[in-house]
Amino acid sequence: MPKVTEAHREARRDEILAAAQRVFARNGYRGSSVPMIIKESGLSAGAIYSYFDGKEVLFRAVVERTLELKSSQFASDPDSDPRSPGELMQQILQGMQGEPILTIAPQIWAEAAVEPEIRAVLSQVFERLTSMLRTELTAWADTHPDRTGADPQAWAARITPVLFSAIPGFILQRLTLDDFDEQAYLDALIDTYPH
Amino acid sequence: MPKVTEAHREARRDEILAAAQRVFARNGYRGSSVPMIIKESGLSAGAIYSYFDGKEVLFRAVVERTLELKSSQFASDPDSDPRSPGELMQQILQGMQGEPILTIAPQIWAEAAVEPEIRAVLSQVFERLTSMLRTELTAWADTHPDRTGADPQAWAARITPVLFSAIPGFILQRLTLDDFDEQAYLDALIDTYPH
DNA sequence: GTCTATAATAGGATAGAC
DNA sequence: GTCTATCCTATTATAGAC
Repeated sequence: MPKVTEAHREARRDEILAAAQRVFARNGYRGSSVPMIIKESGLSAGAIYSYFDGKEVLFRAVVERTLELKSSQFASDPDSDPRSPGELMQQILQGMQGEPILTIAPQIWAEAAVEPEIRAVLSQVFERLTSMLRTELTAWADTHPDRTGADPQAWAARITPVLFSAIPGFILQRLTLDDFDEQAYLDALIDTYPH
Repeated sequence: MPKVTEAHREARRDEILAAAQRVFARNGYRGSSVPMIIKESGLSAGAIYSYFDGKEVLFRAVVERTLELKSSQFASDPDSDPRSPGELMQQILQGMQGEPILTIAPQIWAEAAVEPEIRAVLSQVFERLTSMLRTELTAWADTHPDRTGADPQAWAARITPVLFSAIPGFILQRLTLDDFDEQAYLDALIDTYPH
């Protein structure tokens, strides 16, 4: 199998997914059609279907692409100091300014509610993210026992699901409220959690 | 205009909406069709269309019905003591055990992301809910200045959007994670906020 | 007011040429 | 590998009878 062709296929695949992501971000999952994606990509029906089996598969691939991209941004740097709850959230949420993720995330949630396959993908991402949060928070609690109590691990495990909620909360309020104050939200987060 | 007919029309309308809500809760917005709702309601196409102009209108009505029903449950009782952040959330989240709202809420969010009319409805509900939260929190902070600082109103305003996030966070984790521990989540909420 | 039957359309998917 | 043309199904919406 020639390497050039393989690379070309991969590039084209990604090109299609990028187009699909734009369409889904503009119109939602329900509001998007394969013809729209075909038009956006500049390719033809035949080409699209030779890469992906249909709208559902296309969406799953976009979901994986989007979530993987996002969650990879938050990977912890083992060399740097452990981050406080507020710093963690600040870093995560600041990567979401005007991003397509703001529109696409709710589409994923809605599909996850009714499609087991999408739910499985989302579930994995949630688990990866919360696990990363828990690890970071444990490390931070280790160095701040005065603010988090005697058992850093227990504290981190308890707090993680609550802190995690700040992500969908941010996305939804950002999306919905015209006068949502992002900076105030971040400040309040820092204020709410030990720092 | 005879009163019986008016009441009958209203009852039938609600009957249709209840059926539509069940269908949307099972299949999501995208996965639901008008024929499904027709079947679920036990009525006919003609009957449904004589009450509602189509799937979109049907969904908007279901959204309004669902959100209004939910948010009315949280209205504060002026006679009782102001509730702490944890108590407030406990009361709100405990009304969501296995409810259709768990599936429908994400459908609403997804549509809100792309449909201005749905977004407007959701926005109003968010504003009503956060305003109610803010009022309750201010009242509580008034009686607990030692835990909330000198300015109860400022404290409540800052904390409200963060506390509010606990609602979508609960719904999403409840929906997605098989081993989500609701009680631990509520406990952690109480622990996180002043109490 | 409600029913059944059907028209109209859109969207998903494929076949076959280049 | 990609394109154009086309088929097919599902879904929306309506017309006309009861």
